[in-house]
Amino acid sequence: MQSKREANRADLRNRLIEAAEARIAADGLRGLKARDVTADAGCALGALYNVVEDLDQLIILVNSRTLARLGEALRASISEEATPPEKMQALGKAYVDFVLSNRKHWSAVFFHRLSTDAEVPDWHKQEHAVLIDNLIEPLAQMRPDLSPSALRVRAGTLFSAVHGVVQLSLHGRFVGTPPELLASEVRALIDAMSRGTHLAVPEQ
Amino acid sequence: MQSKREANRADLRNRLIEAAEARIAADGLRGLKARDVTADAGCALGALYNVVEDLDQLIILVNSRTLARLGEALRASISEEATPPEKMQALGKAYVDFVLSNRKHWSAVFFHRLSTDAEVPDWHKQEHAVLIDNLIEPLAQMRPDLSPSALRVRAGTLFSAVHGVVQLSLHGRFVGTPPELLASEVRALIDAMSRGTHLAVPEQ
DNA sequence: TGTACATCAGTGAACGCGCGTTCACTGATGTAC
DNA sequence: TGTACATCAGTGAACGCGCGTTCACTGATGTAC
Repeated sequence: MQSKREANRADLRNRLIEAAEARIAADGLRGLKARDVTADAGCALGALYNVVEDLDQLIILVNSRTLARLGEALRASISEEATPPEKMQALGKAYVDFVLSNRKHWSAVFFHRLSTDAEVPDWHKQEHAVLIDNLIEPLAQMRPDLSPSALRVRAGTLFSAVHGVVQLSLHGRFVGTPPELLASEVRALIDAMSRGTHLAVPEQ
Repeated sequence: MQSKREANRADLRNRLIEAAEARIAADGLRGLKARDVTADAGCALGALYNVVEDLDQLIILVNSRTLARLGEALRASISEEATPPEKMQALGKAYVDFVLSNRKHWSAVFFHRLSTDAEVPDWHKQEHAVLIDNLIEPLAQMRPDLSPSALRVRAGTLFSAVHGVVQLSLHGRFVGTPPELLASEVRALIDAMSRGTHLAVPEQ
């Protein structure tokens, strides 16, 4: 059995991811240092590089988990019996709630830019799809006039708009929505956009 | 006359701001190095610190100019005779156009986070008001039901939403609106939001 | 107008520090027989 | 089951580098008389 080594590796890797997750939650991306993470995980500095490519890769692994948790929260927010507009609103509320209770992790997902010229791996890009997957079905019911590809586009735009409101509310200088009105403004935005205009979306 | 010294100082300061502006346009915030800027401006490394607090302050000065140019572009986009919805659309289009032709400067305005614990000075925060100032008048005409404070809030939300769509379109991984559809999606968004819901905005 | 002194801007080498990554070494886990 | 060798994980001191900021010095601009 090769498994003792493998198990140790996997275990250390997990401990590192968890330590990184905790550090990011506490101090943000900027506060993430190789020395801290390895100390927290109970291993030597160099061990990090046996188990993970890079600090950047470690961050991506944390972001991957964050997206998974967010996806879970979004999925859980929609009940089968709800009407499409209710589903949209539920998703919006779930998004805002998630961001508010995971601010630093959420920032890490959207603000992490690879320092070097390295590209974000494709599998990780794909994971961002959870952000819009759940939107498509209710949106389709409300906007039967839109083709599938137009729906994807519109769902992306809807998400982006909500995201922008949340982001500037938390990080904006001067222009953002005041935090105490965030929930209601997002509700109004979603309402407006999902009943939305019938302006045609060009097919691609 | 004290003015020869003063003039030299002012001149060097301007050269530095312009050099920093050019560097940011070319390489982004990250590409901004004290050595490059001073070389471009034709002075010694140390001279920077005679004329400006900090590299951070230099960035703020550049961002300040960017906001001024953006404000100008937004103001210029609305013609007196236009209807309120036309004005809103003109503003949206002007914003998108500005961002597309000033990507790096625009990123600098929104992504610059002071490295230390220093606060963004108040005068600079105020300058961000240009982002919503022009929205308020046409929005007021379209939504006479909203009080002045609700209008400000809604204008901020509208801006944030558009901003989010633009941002994820340019910087998003996987979820953003495809760039070729950006203009039309922003149009649809503004249309939906300005006709928008009559959901009450709570007074503060 | 001219001279002597004071002030302050310009200079760039050197400082300092943070921090990711490497590397020679050791010790544990696995394999062969 | 036991012994000898091979492999690979764990270690942490040292490397290396990027880069903002300082500082002792010089030279130009301003002031006093």
